Amino acid sequence: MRNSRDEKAANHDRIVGVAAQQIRERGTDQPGVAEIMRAAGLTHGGFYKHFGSRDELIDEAVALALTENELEAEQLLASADGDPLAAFADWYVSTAHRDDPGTGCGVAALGPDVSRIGGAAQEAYRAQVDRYLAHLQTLIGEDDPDSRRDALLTLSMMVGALVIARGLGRNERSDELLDTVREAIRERRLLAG
Amino acid sequence: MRNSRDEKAANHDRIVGVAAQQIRERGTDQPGVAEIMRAAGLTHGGFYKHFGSRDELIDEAVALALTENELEAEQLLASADGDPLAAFADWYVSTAHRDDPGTGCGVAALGPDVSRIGGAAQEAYRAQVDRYLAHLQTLIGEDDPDSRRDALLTLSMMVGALVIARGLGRNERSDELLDTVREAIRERRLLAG
DNA sequence: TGTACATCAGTGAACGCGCGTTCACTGATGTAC
DNA sequence: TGTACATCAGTGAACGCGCGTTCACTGATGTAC
Repeated sequence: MRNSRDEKAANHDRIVGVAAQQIRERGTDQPGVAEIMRAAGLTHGGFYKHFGSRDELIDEAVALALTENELEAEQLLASADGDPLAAFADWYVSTAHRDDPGTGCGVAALGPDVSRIGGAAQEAYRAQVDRYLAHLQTLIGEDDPDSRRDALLTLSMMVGALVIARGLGRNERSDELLDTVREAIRERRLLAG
Repeated sequence: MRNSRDEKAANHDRIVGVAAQQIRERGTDQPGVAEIMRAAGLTHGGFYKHFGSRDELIDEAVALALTENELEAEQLLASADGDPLAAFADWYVSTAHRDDPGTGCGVAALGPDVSRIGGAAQEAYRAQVDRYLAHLQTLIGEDDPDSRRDALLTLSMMVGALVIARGLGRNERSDELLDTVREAIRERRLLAG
């Protein structure tokens, strides 16, 4: 029952993909090896043909969870017609994003987990924060001397809004918070000048 | 070896206190019953004289983790000499707070965990967010018609900064983020008018 | 106030389940000639 | 290109450890008279 190298690589990616979703939804501690393998359409025995340990998978899954949305985000920002900062805020600070952490931003979903895990996971986290900051700085305008500061403020506010909104759950208060923050970013309320 | 009612109550509080610290440091999944009891100076067998299950302890611990700093926060805000909003930002958006989640704000530390647990824990989370917002609104000035909006923005930014800074770990980037956000709040950069 | 008895907080051994991990095995894939 | 053999991805049973939970027991505390 050996699979080809291509099939193995595809299975590997599917396992990591499933894990990246699960850890954002349920934290890095909860999803079990057998459960992840089952969700990837495999049995648990083959797991160690792909990873040296569960921790190794988690490292890969964290890295994927953090970078997975980059393509999407870049397309969003590149479509220069209209207001890309507003489009970015609309995507990030939304009830849809709040209600689907599994496919959403890893910076918001995995902050506490990453701070405990450290190592490669934390390196991936730093890289993604830098990427977000670079995007935001571009959107704000790199000629603006305060663009880095404003990018830091904007990212903090977006991430905080998502974290709090998820803690609050689905209700009016939570929606109000997201609406308020999204509008503030769209209106460029916290930008200098 | 029976203990008096007072001793039992004191032990109960100590168990919940230890758990409240541990869950903020290591998440709600990690700390085990035996470990918590040991840290509270007891053996694991007596646990079920205090709680019906581990989940029941976690509910109590989440509630305590969220409210534990209220007294401190109120004192901070009541000392009206100087600038209480700046004092609040200095406490919240600091490397000390980043580096000691165990005694810090539960809204930042437990957002993802609470969103999964739901129930009483989520109710406690909502209550604490409301308390923070009330404090911030007072500090910003309740006469200001936009005080609620500005309180929502400020809270989001503070929580986001703490979450991201913890994800980044202890380093210059992380310090820079905290410094920038703290200054912005002190300068009332994101307040209307 | 003192005494006899019931209560029950805490102990530490034990249980059983689920988890990460290992292993012998299968059979398709890759390779050497 | 075809054949013979080695490789190894995936399977499913099994292992063993740690965890939440239970339980018989102890002896100080609380209560009834």
